[in-house]
Amino acid sequence: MAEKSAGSAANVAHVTLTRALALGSRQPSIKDIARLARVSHPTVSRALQNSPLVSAETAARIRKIAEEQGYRASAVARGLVTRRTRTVGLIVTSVDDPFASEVACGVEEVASDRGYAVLLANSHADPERERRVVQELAERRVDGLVVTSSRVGALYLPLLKNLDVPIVLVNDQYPGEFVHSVTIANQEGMRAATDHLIGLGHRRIAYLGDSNGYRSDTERLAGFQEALADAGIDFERELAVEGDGRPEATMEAMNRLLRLKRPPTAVCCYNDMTALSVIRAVRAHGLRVPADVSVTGFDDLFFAAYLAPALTTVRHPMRRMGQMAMENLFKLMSGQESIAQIKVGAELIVRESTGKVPKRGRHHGQ
Amino acid sequence: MAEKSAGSAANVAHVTLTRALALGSRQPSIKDIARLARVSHPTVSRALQNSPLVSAETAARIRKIAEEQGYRASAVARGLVTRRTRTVGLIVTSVDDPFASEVACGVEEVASDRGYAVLLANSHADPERERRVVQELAERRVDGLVVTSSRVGALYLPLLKNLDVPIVLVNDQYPGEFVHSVTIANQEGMRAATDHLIGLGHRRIAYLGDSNGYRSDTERLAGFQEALADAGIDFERELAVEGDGRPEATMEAMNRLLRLKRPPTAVCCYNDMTALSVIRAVRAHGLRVPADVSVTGFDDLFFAAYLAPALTTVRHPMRRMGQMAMENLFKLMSGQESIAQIKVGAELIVRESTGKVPKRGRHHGQ
DNA sequence: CCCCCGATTGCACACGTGTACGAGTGCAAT
DNA sequence: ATTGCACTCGTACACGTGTGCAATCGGGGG
Repeated sequence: MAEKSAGSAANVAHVTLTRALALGSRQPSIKDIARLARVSHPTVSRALQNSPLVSAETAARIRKIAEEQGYRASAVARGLVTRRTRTVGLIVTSVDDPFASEVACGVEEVASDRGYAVLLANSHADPERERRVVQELAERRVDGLVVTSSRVGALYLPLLKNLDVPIVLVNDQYPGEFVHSVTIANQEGMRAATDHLIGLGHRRIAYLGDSNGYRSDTERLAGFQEALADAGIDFERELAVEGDGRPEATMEAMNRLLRLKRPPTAVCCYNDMTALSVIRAVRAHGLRVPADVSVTGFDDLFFAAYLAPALTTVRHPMRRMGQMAMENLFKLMSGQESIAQIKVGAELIVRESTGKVPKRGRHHGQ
Repeated sequence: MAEKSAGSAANVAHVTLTRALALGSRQPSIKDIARLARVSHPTVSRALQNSPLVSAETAARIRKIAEEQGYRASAVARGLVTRRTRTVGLIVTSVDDPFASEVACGVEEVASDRGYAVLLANSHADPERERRVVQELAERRVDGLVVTSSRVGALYLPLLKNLDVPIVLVNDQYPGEFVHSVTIANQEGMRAATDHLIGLGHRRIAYLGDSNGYRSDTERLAGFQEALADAGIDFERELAVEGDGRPEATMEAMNRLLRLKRPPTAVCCYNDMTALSVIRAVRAHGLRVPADVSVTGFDDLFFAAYLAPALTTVRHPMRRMGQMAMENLFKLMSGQESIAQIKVGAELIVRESTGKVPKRGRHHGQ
């Protein structure tokens, strides 16, 4: 007797995964457990939910049998009757994008903490595909939706009314406001970066945007212009160019800037990925960062601190924003009204990619 | 009549998302559609599945009404009866890990192409948590499972028999073989990197491993040792150290190497993230890469090419491996037997972080 | 002794869909 | 005229779970 229990205790690690089923070959259903415990299946259901309506001994017995059989209630059957799947959809542009994956991590974190699962889908920044993906998630009856960098944005409004699936947007790119969103202070952040450059003596500062970032690009450019205006520097149209997200396009845009008669001494990039390509283009021209050209990023992706020179950038608390989005979504799903739009602050992180303006006439400038 | 259709055509973009429901406020069920079409609900079911058992006209009428009502069949109800959810579980260490997110991207890609959804879960490289997460996914009745960098590995075997959920492991870290896995040629890859350094004249080469990468770390170390042996270089125990995944631990390990009486002139890192910290530590000592110390990585994460100096590393086709894992999983799910273990080749990418061995006595060496 | 009440438990249903089977047509073959 | 078949469609289930309600039991108060 004593040896027997000792023996099974030794197997405990295995047991968690094995638990041979004495019935058929398929997974046991609640009725199988009920039969083994000689009770009705509702009693099993209640016992497993710690309902007070079932006696302690019966509950213990049922739980023991369920454990032995490795029984796990089917979430799909439960979802059918409760009309809640305890699942949320998460739409990102692409999981391998460092920005998106950080947000995803925050979302998964708090969802998982509350027993929710996350259905992942990529939109690839394609409005058409984003719409399709939303439909597929709706078909799977997710309880809520988090969408990062949405290109559809306000178009969700009607869907919201009919499907009544709460939606929270992170870093919404659609012009105009959506009901629930978590965004960063784009304008203020870029303004801080620009101010920093101006403080270092730069006067010819370029802005290298991204046509993919509809709204945030617009806002960041606005912050850039605001800083120039307040410093009494004229905004020169030729110094504001943009890429389309692809490294080649960004490098080409930067090349155009460097070939200008009077090239900029500093460039504010739409984000860190842009800055990566910009630095590359600068070096391809035989110039140094920051000695010849200062560069700022935006987002503070994990590798920004590891670059040489380490990137001066604006911190975008992506993971935290993912958490906030999910927390907000939970409030919406539980019916309570919550803050509609959350705007988080952007913090300038000064590192090594920015420096004082070079003595004039360094390169092909006059 | 003509104007009417023209009007609705103009709204087509909106229509996709709106489709007001003329019934209650909840989503329409198949019965609602059946009532509107004056048929039985099985007929609706068949019509929407393009079954030949329903006449073309009836099917068209039903589809039109379903479309108008914005009807989407509930995947959960369907899953209950068909016993297939068209959903796979994906367990990664952490989505914000560049390695994992690349794999995830590959998995999502092919799953999505075939109409499958992906349930995402983080294991945080914790065996206990990994087990819990597997149970939760099983509860949700996923049709299959992809696990990256598993710490449980072969322990899935019993689960496999009972739950009959096909499992494919990517970059399995558990010692010993698992049934279905996709792994990289760790030993050959690291051997190529080491050979490259030896070819550059290096003799004192260190290996900086990672205690988290149980199996791959062992295999890569083996490749390292093999290269040394074949070149007639003694393997010195003091030159093989390891971190635990945290940047601080890696930097500390590298510091120990640099404080050695005869420090290494080159170091093979377990992976790119390790190399990042190593380079940082080297610079903190006032030394340069590769002039004073050559560094190699492993994985070829996207930023490797952007570092200064660009990182010499071993290409790990992570996205492709994710695709392969998912393709293999599809075969398993459809019942066909497939290749058990897939081993992909590793390709050395020579960039700028490795160079010829420095003239002796450069720094505190003798 | 009867009635009522609290504590347990079972019964019957519902959730929304897919599918085997039978029923009802219309038409051609016998 | 009857039979058989191809074609459509509806009926009756089943999937596995949760929950309102009735039923049963035991006990205490009147």
